[in-house]
Amino acid sequence: MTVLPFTPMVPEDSLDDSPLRSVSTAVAVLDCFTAEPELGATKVAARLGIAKSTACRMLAALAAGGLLEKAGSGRYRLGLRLFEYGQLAVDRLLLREVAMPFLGELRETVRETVQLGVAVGTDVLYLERLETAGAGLRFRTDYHRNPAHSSSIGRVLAASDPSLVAAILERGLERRTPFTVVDPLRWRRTLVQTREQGYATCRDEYDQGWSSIAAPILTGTAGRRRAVAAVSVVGATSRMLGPRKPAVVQGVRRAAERITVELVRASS
Amino acid sequence: MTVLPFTPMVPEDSLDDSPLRSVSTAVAVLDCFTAEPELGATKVAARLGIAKSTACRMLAALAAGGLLEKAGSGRYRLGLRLFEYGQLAVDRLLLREVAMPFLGELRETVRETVQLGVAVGTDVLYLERLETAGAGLRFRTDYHRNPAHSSSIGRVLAASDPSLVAAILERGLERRTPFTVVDPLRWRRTLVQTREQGYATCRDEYDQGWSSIAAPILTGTAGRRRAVAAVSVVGATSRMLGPRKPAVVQGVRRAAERITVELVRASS
DNA sequence: GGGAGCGTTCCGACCTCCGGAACGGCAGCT
DNA sequence: AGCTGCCGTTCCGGAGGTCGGAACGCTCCC
Repeated sequence: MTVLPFTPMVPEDSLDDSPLRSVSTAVAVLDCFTAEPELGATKVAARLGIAKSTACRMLAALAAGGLLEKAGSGRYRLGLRLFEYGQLAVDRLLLREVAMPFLGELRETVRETVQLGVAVGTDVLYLERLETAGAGLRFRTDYHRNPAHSSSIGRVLAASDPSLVAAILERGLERRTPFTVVDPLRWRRTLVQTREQGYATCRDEYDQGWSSIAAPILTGTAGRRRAVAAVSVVGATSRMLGPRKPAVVQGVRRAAERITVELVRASS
Repeated sequence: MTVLPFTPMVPEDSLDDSPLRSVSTAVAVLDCFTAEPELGATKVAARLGIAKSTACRMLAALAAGGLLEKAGSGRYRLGLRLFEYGQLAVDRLLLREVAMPFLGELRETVRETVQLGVAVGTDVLYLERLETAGAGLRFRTDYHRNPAHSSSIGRVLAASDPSLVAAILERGLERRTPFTVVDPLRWRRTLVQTREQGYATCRDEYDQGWSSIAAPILTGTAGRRRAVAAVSVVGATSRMLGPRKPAVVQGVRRAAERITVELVRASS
């Protein structure tokens, strides 16, 4: 987030609380590469407050394992093996497996880009995105993680998770467009509305001209149901919230409900 | 690959050659999860030949960093943070960035699933896959890594890389269908043909009924050009190698050539 | 009910790893 | 060109982390 050049502060979940200090530092080193695509030993050392020599060894060891790759002149970059591991991680997710057919069907129905997202910290992580062939293409949707407050999926997830609400408010509602809801009170009201109507909308709040509609995938059979994930449809605001809105809402809700049902059935 | 239950052998690139022993073991622990989706401390210890207590600490440390996640009852599983890192890794690849528009265009043209792949060891790793809305969907194409010898992309990559050919042959041409080319001599001949015609085909060799056509993305301006990646179109054999074959071949080659050109332009 | 298997914790001895300083290479500047 | 600053890498000794064995709970299955 805050990409202050040489913050010697450690990313809060760092290098002395757990056993296996060197492994913890190695993970912290990896984490440095979320902020910047390429880093050398000196910058990593400065950012983590460790010796330059230590950073150098860490980088070399991680590169030996394929988690990092050496990009000419001693700089390093995230390695492709991480992509492999990451794909394996989501492929093995029951959620993704059962959701996929319904996502495909939903895309056919609404002919817009369809997403599946979960909460990670105060962000939404998109596990899957099926693009429409026609408009938009992938050029615009090159993100895999969004602030939860300006996302319809984030709103759906927060609507059933008070601790997520607290975390989001503590982090602050960052403005991205003139339409982003940044007032905590107004934002809370969107959650109430989400709970009442069973779906969430997000109009021009992340990218002007683009809006989305999301519905929750629930878990927990009893009275205490919680959203573990959400399905959303995203597209140009005119197409999403104009005359076609009822159809999109119905499609998204139907898909989310069917995924919910299938998920309980499959995990029994 | 070989999923022999308790092979105490180490995955060849392991835990004593490099400095930072504990980091190396941590990476080796991660690697255990490519073969099996869930593992406990005992199995990891047996597989790597380390003490159970060590394995336990490694697992805990990796889980603290989010690289692993605890799946009830002490078993662990690859964590979602790996997915994030992996997405970042490919997002930052210049190759993927410049290829994407052309892949989308190609999918529109041929209306089949389009792939972008690179070589990783003796396998092909698929960096991107754009599915067609209609047929096939994603149900079948849930792999992200294939043996190179039974893949059109692998054939294209091997055609310009003698060391890759050697590695593939040393590993052996595993049979997957009755049509898989497993005879080294015949396989080499497919490479010759690939070089001559500028594209590769793969008929029913990986999955019966499915075939693909691939063309190389080249690098190196001078006489020594090498394929760094390849574009392929995959679909039902009847659609790929029937009357539409010339159109598909032309589309794939055109896309690959344009990506090649754009890649040199962008990396200048 | 008992036993086997598992994950986890504890402890001491060993050894690896950390940090500082020095080295070599590279680029940019004068 | 020569110089200088910067960076990645290597070397070394001391100190602290880390490893392996054994013991502890726990669950599941006989």
